[in-house]
Amino acid sequence: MSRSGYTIYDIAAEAGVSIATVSRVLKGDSSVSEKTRLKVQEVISRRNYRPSSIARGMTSKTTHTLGIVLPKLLNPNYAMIFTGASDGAWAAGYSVSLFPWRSITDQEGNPALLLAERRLDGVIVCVEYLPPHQQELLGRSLGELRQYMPVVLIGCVPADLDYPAISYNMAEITQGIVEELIRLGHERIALIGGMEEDRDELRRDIGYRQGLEAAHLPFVDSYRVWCGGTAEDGEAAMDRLLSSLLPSHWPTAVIALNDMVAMGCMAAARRRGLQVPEDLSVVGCGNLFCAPYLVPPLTSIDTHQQQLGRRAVELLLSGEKRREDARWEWVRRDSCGPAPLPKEKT
Amino acid sequence: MSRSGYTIYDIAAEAGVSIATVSRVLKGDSSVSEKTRLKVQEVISRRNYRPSSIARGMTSKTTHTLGIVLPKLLNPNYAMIFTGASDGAWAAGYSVSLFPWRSITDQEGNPALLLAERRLDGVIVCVEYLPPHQQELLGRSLGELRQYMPVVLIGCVPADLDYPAISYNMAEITQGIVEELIRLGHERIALIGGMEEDRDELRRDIGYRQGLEAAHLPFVDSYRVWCGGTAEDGEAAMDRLLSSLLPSHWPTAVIALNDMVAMGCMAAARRRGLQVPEDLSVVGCGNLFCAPYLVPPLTSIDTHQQQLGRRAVELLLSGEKRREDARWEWVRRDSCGPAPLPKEKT
DNA sequence: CTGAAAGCGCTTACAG
DNA sequence: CTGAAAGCGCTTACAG
Repeated sequence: MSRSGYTIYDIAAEAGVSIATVSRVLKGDSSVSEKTRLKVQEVISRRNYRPSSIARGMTSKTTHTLGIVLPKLLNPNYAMIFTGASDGAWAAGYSVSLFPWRSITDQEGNPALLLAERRLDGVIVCVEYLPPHQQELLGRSLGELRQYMPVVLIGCVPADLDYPAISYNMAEITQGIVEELIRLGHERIALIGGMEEDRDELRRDIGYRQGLEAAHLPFVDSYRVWCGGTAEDGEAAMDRLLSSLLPSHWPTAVIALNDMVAMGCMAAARRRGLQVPEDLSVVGCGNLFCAPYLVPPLTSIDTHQQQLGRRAVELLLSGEKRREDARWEWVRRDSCGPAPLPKEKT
Repeated sequence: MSRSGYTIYDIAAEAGVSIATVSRVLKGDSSVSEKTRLKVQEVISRRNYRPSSIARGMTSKTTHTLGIVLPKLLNPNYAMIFTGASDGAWAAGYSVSLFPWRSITDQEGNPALLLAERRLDGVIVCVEYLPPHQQELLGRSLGELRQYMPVVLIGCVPADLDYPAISYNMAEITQGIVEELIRLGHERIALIGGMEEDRDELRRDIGYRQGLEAAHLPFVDSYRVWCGGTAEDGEAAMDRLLSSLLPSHWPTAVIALNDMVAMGCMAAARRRGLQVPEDLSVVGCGNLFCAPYLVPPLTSIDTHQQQLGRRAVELLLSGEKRREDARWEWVRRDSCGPAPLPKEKT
């Protein structure tokens, strides 16, 4: 039982046939006589012989492996994308390899190197936060990659990248959230999360401003707090916001970058004695598994990450060239309610 | 720019050298003359040529790809394992492919088929819940797999599987939790989660009973509630438990299968008017990212999943044969406190 | 320093 | 129905 396992030569020799015949048995070719087939089958199963898909791939130019490039799997949203992709891929006979984000934007050595060398049958690249200096690099990497395998983009995909894609636009989603909050009577709405230098597709503040403008509400600079994507980030950002304002000016609603940031916001608000949703409504994004179990249960935007991953695989395998919009929808829970009635200050 | 990309022949022809020379330039062989090297390099970078690692693998018998078999990625604990494995693998020049659990236990066709055919450089198999009828099948699959690649087991690994492994024993961990709760004065301790038919390594109730016995506390059958691993499961199980008992007999502490089940337990308790931790202490397992943000923050057992994944890759690549115990530690937060003083019933 | 040739483990025309 | 041979895209002795 050597580590290398058996080859088609071993099986052919033991069965007393040529390797061509073994190969035919393997692929279920009906031209093989029953007698030969049985003999070969017997050797194959006795030896637990498994043909090398690598060698097969040499002729078929196929690896039955897809790649997925994700910013980071630890964020449950990405784990959901991966799960969807993996399920879809598996159903079609493929497995999927994870590549870290830096595999496609690393300056050292040649970018996209490893991915291209792998000769995958396709790769899904999830484009989210992208420092400005990486934008051109990403374009180049994708171009090189495309020489060797089909590429599908998902996430907040820049409009100028001409690839099949499933994209969502955070500005648009955020505008929808703002409009709904205004409908609930909120006027002091804060936006927490994101980075100033983000690309437009990611800039929730664009939709935020548009939503306010449409309702003739002022844009108040201090209600816009930039921060990273973790619960700690959200907690610190909310803290900063509340510290910088008189309680009478505190927002009555907060739109968080994602559910983790929302968790942090709720914690910071609670520490200040604010009741959610009586004093403060909170809306997250991503609809994580824990959202219903927060106190109060968190209203969130479901971005259907699992289905996104699944659909990306479909696009990849079908070769369709189109660009689609990702679905999203409100999931209403108790963290979001009508604006509080104006009360006197203490 | 055909999808197939260039081959070493294209580059050799364009540079006016033999493929052997191109190959030497590629691997940085110093025997190539400076002039030739530059000429070849120029063609390579102008064409963005990337040698096929597949073809390379034919001679080197290496794929630079590891596999990981996970019960399900959606559970954040497994995503952490994958992340750790991926980080470790990437640092060593490998990428890792995800294989669903059924790829190794599916009855249809030959089990382990796909994995063995992939000729990976190694595979990590995470063994957790395992229906009794799959146990023998798993042993066989692993045996076949081992013919073709090194295997490392992680999770709650059955003692009779003779593979390099990193294992944790839930019975032992649970016993530790019980002892600590008893130290806090608890006497009515419930255990929620798991399946009656689980293997001993997973049977938290074994450690649970031992912990009680050591303290001469009775084992009360109704305090032991079997259920699945989601928050919904936990909520329903807790509900069942509370409904079945007089309030005066309600447990003062709950040990949950994992953090998700713990979330469910807290929700069910809250609905009954129980205060955590004043009336009920709750201990989870896994220390998920949301544990600190639950209300109250959840005490949990950190099983260091990321490090587990990383270490598994080390074992795989180093070829070490040993079996290690996984680390775990308490993360104390507010959900767990001293037992309430006995009070009168309403 | 460089090239011709064999080999990695398969598949697939092409003969017979 | 079956086998000998070429080929997939590389690497690596072996010559020169």
